[in-house]
Amino acid sequence: MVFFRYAPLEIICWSIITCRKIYLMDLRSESSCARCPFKSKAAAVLSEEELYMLGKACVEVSVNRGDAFFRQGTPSGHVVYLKEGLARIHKKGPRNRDQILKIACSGTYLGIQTILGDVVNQYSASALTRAVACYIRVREFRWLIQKNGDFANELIDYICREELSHFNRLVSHWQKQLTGRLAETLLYFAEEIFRAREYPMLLTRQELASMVGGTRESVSRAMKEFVDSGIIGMNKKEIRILKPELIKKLANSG
DNA sequence: GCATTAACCACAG
DNA sequence: CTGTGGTTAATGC
Repeated sequence: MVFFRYAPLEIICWSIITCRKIYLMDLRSESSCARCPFKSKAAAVLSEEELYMLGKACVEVSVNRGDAFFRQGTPSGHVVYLKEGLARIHKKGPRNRDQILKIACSGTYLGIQTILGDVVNQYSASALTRAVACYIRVREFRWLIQKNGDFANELIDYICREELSHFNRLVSHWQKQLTGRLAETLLYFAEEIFRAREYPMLLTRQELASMVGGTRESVSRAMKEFVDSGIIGMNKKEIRILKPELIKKLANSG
């Protein structure tokens, strides 16, 4: 929007309204990825023609909080692009207990791991907020990867960063105790997801526990300790980081 | 031994 | 769904 910096207010308003109109039109007609304002970093390097093709291979849906994008154990024929909203990635373990593996932000792909390997989803993804998602057929998605090196490069970039952060999570899960893992997770929400000191806790205690790898009781107690020592503030579902330095120390030392 | 950590259970808002 | 209290098993000093 740099070129609007010196434009008169009318033009700015007009532009915003027009953009929104185009956007709404796109929602009704077939998905037009070319004009999508929420394009992924990878899709940004596609040509007009390729974007057209992507649009043809893609269906946009909006879902409510709690709805599943796809479920573990069911066949996967799509890659899901999370256009708006937040999602949780979770997987059932041997004891049939659901573990949250990570929170996915808007602008990321869900389920790219299954495009080359298994045709059955190895994990589930569901919406944490109201969300908009594009379901892209795997066949076309793969074709784009084969055809456009820049696109493939962006995706690999993304996958690598993800894997590194998984490594980090894994190690801290092994080496830190509950308090440290919880501190880390609360910080993760503040820094990575919401980029704010205050944010709504979208997970139930049960879910939060399944994310840090503990029981809801232990998480409850630890949260209470944080509040009592003034590290965080909590009213209802709102979390506020009061002492960032202290909680970072806890998160790092475990 | 004793302290700490965290799971499990039960019960009540 | 959440918080609390009691109990218990494992681990560390």
